[in-house]
Amino acid sequence: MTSESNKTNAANSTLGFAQHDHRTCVSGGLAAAEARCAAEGLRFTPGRRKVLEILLQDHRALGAYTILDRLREDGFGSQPPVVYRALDFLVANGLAHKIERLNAFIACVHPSHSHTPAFMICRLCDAVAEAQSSPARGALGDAARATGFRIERTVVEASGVCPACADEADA
Amino acid sequence: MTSESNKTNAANSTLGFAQHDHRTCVSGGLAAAEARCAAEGLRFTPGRRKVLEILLQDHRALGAYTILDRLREDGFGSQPPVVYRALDFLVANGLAHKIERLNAFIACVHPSHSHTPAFMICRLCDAVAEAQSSPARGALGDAARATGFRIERTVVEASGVCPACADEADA
DNA sequence: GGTCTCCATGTGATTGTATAACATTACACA
DNA sequence: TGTGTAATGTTATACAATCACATGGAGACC
Repeated sequence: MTSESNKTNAANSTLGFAQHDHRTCVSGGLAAAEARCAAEGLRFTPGRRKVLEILLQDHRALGAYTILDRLREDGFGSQPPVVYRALDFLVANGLAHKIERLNAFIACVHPSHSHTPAFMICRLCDAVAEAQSSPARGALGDAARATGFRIERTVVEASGVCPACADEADA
Repeated sequence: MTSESNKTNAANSTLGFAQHDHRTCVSGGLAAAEARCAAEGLRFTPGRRKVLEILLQDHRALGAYTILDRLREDGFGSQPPVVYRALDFLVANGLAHKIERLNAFIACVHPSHSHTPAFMICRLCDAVAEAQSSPARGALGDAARATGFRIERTVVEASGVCPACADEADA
């Protein structure tokens, strides 16, 4: 349970638009989160764990109230603060991300190291893929330095059409 | 009214964190919008004009219901669809932008030419400055090409601390 | 001029997203 | 075992966005 085999997956680069072994995905994500929290003295409580599990099940951004419905089914609290507090925790600790454009949340693909994520969002099927970005290096960074703005966090989200939907449209 | 003098302004680069002649800002913005709509056969109706005027008055992102309150004061309709319809028009035609991170709206700084805006948002005073970006040129663009994702629109928003608030914090 | 159509607006209701505020409980640690 | 802090339960409400349907007005076309 401490290490999963990586030999079969063909989708480790920008996962999200590609097929992959999903059982591994969920269990591995939970294990990684658990290890991370243990290492940093964070409390990975049942509610937080359950929300992360729900997010890992889809590789898709879920609205807070969708998550809340599933929590309710599993006997967790059913009031909005329950899910928002868990999501705040996951986002603050890099285990999940908020997709601002969708007002929705998604599990982080590589929670092991800190990073500045960028997202590609399909407007047709709502699939979301995570990529890397370093926006502070480009024109935005120049503008920030020029004006004296101190960047703490950046949101980079591209919307468009994913390969699968583009194929369908052609057909 | 057809052309304004530009000789006095010292803040034309990344306006928003800098002082500038504000009367010119509002009237100029409205005039530019009017010209633009006339050129493209769009109807710059009183409601749409008023919403843009409200946005131009602050250089700050305003929530839809804040705008709605001001519309109400001026005798316009007071139901949500009124403001959302006007905002949809302004955003669709590049006269305003939505700040996804704040669920709020701001007038475009240079509506004359089409562009991919990036924003710097101060988390202390909520001031917003518009800058340029070309995210498709960097790591995000590479990822999109690699996966076959077709980018149609990008959101780039940096949050942090503006120069004025940084100075205050030091004092 | 009539009338048809498209686009914009008026209005009420509803749904979705997020937080405030406060009471209570569980846990870590001295 | 006591004490402070973090997490949870719960009610209510604020804020954001859309639906659905009725009304009105400007231009196109005959």
